[in-house]
Amino acid sequence: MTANTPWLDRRQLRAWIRLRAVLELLPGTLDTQLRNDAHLTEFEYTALAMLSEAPGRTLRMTGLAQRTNATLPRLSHVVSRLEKRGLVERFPCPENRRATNARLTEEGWAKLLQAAPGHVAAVRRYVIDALTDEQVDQLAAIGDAVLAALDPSGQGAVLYTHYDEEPDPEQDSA
Amino acid sequence: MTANTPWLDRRQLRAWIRLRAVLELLPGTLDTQLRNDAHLTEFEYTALAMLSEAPGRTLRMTGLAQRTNATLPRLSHVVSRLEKRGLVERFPCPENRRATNARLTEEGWAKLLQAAPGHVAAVRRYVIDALTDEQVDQLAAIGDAVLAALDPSGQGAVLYTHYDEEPDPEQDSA
DNA sequence: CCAGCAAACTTGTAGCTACAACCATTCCGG
DNA sequence: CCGGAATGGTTGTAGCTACAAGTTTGCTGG
Repeated sequence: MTANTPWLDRRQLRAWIRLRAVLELLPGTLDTQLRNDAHLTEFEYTALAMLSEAPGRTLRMTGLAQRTNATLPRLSHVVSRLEKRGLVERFPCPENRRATNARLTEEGWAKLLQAAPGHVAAVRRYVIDALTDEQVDQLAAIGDAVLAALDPSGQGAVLYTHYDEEPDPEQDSA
Repeated sequence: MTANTPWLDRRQLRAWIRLRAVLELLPGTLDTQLRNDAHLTEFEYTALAMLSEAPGRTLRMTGLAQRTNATLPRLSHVVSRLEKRGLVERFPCPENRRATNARLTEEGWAKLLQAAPGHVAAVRRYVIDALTDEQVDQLAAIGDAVLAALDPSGQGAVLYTHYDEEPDPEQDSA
């Protein structure tokens, strides 16, 4: 364990232990709440939410994958299941025949409305309300730094900046 | 989306979006590195590491589950697989015949030694070295707050305090 | 001393994700 | 205008986790 690699000192280890615990415990807790309340995973919820904010409640699979931090295969499977449940519909993109659009159905919109309050309450309870206002800002900055290290090219920058500005209907990408 | 539930304001939403992205991207990245380098998941690595620090390199399943933030069924499956690979061995606890001990084998110790440098380097690269010293401490405090909200009873307190003090061989619980 | 409950697991199975392979379009250079 | 390479997706499958159920051992009150 004490190799010639720079090990973590006590303070760094403390932080890492905490982060790993949060990584392990928080997603499951949020998934459980959401599944009991609305039979949705947090990932499915996020996908529906991202569609709901898009113009025409429609996004191309690639765009939705970016906004949800998912790989395309994963998203494809998830959308297939959501489609079977009638919450989303897929149709070919008119402008690019190899692309597919996903659109939120009325039923999907209703499901999102039903699920949102409980989910927001859970996020508040376990994260936002557990922190001071200062810590909330610190968390955002720490997240920025980690994400920059994970993805130096800034591919996901669409997402990370999306909530820094007023929504702009013309920010469709190439 | 704008129900009678207190929604998140812009700054809170920023922080939450970042955290969700980290939750989604960081575990997979660490798993990938570790699997390519040592054919281990981060969870398996952590389990081996916790055993390596225990007296006699041995822990009861329940104790190991607490230290790894895992449920018992999950841990049982994982240890079964590690046992098949010869990295861990299970044997009945002498003092309590319904309990099971898990002990790190020599092979498991060797595997851990081989895997550790690369894993620590990854943790540094994506988290520790991406942050300022101040942010590292902020992260620890934020983690504390979120974990307290997730588990008000402080069941996992063994883990959370474990790295605040010098190791004490007599901290075995009831 | 024994009935019932709790503790400490193990096992079975359904569901989700990662990875790899595959297919259909589109783009681009010669 | 045509032969790759790149883009945008779907599908198949192995592996891991969650949940539920079952088993054995230990504890506690009457």
